[in-house]
Amino acid sequence: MENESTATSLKLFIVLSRAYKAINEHVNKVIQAAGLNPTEFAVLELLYHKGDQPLQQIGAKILLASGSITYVVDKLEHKGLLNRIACPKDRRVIYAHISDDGKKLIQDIFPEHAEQIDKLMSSLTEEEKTAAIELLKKLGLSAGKF
Amino acid sequence: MENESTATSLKLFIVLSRAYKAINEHVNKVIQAAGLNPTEFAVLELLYHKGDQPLQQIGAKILLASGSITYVVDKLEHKGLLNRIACPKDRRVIYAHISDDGKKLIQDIFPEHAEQIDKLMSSLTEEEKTAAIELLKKLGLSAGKF
DNA sequence: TATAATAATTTTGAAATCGAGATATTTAAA
DNA sequence: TTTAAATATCTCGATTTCAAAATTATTATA
Repeated sequence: MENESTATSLKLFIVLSRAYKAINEHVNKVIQAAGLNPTEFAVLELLYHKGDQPLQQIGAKILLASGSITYVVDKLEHKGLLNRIACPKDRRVIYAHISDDGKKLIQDIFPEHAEQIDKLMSSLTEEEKTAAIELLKKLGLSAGKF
Repeated sequence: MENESTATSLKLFIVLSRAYKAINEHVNKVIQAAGLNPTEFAVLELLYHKGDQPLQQIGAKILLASGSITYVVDKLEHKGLLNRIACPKDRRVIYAHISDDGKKLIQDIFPEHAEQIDKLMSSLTEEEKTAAIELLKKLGLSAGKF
């Protein structure tokens, strides 16, 4: 442990990991109870809230390797929750488009999902949450650049 | 989205997830460059810093299923980085004990590991890190209780 | 226009993880 | 003491993920 900064950073890393894992453990239960795994939910929710996305963009946004995207999108397509749509401008590109069933599923799950997250965060005041958001945003953005 | 609190909580969840993943991605590279995967590192580091542990305790501490513990400990044992030691008091229990080679490896990796985490956190001031630690500690503890 | 470099997706094989069940041991209860 | 319940580890099969290579399409360059 070379210096003070390193010690603080290590501690931050530990509490960040613990908080993430503790929260995620609970969040995943709600999602899995709906018959999706966390990755499938992340993809569907992205499409629901942000509209059609090229597969590659999905991978970039939820941090998943290209091969895994193919796998997850296949599964969601087989379940009838999304469709692949060829891009007319660039034939390398394939868009994922959420289906009506997919929309219904997200509409079913999302309120409970949001409510649970709010419950899990309820130990912080609004001001503390806002402060945490700013700090973590800065951290995530700069860490992403290395 | 029912209310203001929920919206803030969802945003916090998102930035928390992204920060965690962005940081972890880099941290894992250092570990993998040393020939370990993140779980193997977590086990060895636990043994290094906290001493011998029953396999079951390892699983509890790094949140891994029993079947996975067997798998990871097997790998570390084959690499000569730890040994299984039978508990004389309770013949169901097996301790994992870090070997001299395992100690050497952690001593090799840990400084760089710590330095990299410090670098990844360098966009925050010491005060900001301390603030983030407090907020995340509170969050992780309360989320763990649900 | 060819050719090469870049880009998006898919394929493939290997690794990591989980959950359920199997085995062995210990503890508690009848 | 015998039985039942609980505990620790391991085995097995299935799922999820990644990394590298393959395929197809586009863009830039000679």
